[in-house]
Amino acid sequence: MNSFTEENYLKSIYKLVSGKEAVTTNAIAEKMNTKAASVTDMLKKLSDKKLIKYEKYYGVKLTAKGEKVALNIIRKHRLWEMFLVEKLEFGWDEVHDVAEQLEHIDSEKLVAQIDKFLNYPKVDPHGDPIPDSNGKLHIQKSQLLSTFRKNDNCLMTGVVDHSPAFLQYLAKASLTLGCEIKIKEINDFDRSQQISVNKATPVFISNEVAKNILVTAK
Amino acid sequence: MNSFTEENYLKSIYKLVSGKEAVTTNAIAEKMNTKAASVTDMLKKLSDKKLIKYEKYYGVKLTAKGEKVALNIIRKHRLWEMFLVEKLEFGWDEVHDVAEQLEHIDSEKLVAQIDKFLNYPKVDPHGDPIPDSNGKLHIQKSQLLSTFRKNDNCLMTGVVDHSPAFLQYLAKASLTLGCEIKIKEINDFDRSQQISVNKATPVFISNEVAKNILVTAK
DNA sequence: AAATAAATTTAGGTTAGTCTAAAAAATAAT
DNA sequence: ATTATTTTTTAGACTAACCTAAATTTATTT
Repeated sequence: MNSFTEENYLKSIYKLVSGKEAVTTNAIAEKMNTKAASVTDMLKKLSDKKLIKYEKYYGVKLTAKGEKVALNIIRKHRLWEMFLVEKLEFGWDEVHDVAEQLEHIDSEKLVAQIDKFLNYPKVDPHGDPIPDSNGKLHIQKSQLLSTFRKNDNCLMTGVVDHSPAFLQYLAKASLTLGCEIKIKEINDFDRSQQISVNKATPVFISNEVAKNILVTAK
Repeated sequence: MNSFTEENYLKSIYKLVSGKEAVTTNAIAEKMNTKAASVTDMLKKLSDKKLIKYEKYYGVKLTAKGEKVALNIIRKHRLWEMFLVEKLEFGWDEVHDVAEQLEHIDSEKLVAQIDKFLNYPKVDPHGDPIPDSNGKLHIQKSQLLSTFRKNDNCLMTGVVDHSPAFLQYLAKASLTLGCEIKIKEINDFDRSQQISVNKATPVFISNEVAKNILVTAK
């Protein structure tokens, strides 16, 4: 078994590596709010356990074994988030910290039953895909709202920024998962948009916001 | 905040102290599968935090503060057990180990919502009372089935032994919480009983079993 | 290509929780 | 009331995860 700490390192490495060839010690240290020296210690340990491939002074990536562990933690995290929102009346801005704790609960049956109880959801409350029990991840291809043009119609599929502040802002503007967005106007100067959400009267959003909303064409 | 370990010590002390004036170091060590020396160390720490009253070479009891923490852990443990049985199709013999983990999740809202989701249950799947959010415990008075007599009618309210083996045995005999038990016969020699469960054809149970079933007269 | 800067690792320490073995206190037995 | 036994505590060490400061390696300038 791996400790909570080990699990958290693997999860961070998984998230940081995405796309890239390897992750640096400093990047991990920053993500985990810890010091580079501590990271080096842990990397040695994870390497001994064959969970990562670690080359001194170069960087780190997950082994197949390590990736499996990471994806299982992410699976649990996202299932728990879904449970909190769907069954316990949590807002999508309130679930992260609790899910950070729940993701480490060790019980195959518990995860399987939560999954069943939620009717096998494919995405979490933020639109992030939930890995299946084999660690397979079905990524829905979506784009930033900021890349769309005037008069385009689209459906909201996710968010980039997951901060409570941003999520609360979106919720207040009815910008929730699955909502229909029509771009009414784009301001050439600052790329701010005037959009209609679910056919309601248009509202303004900054380009900063548009760059943090994921959508798919409709 | 208290660590998982501290919480577990407080819970153990709470359970061991029940009735008695104080708990011994050895009793705690045995309950927690650890060594007396480790217990002494922890007792000092808990005492510094004013969670227990500790007198060297004599014993330990909880302060009001410590008891509150212990009861909150027990509350969470029992609510989670109830959740697992009521919502996730767990058997009453399968919930303990998972609840041991879940009881340490730190989120007031989570506990409140689980409580609400379960419709504010008063007892857990084994008939043990669930402390309310103020740490009040409403104990239902019940007696051992072994103390009842021939032709007595009663309702099952709980169990003494919580081991999976015993719980599985009971479930197989339809001896579940709330079932109706009528004592048809008692063997003078070994105090074994012939009982009818929910008016079905009578079955035999040993005195050992009868001493581990809690009931209330009907 | 040498010098400087940045990133990374090593060395040595800290804390929480555990342990074994020895010392001290309390209890039981003669 | 001594002696023996048991219980408990102290002393000293260990591991996991962290830290700071120093050393080393890699990257960047000049």
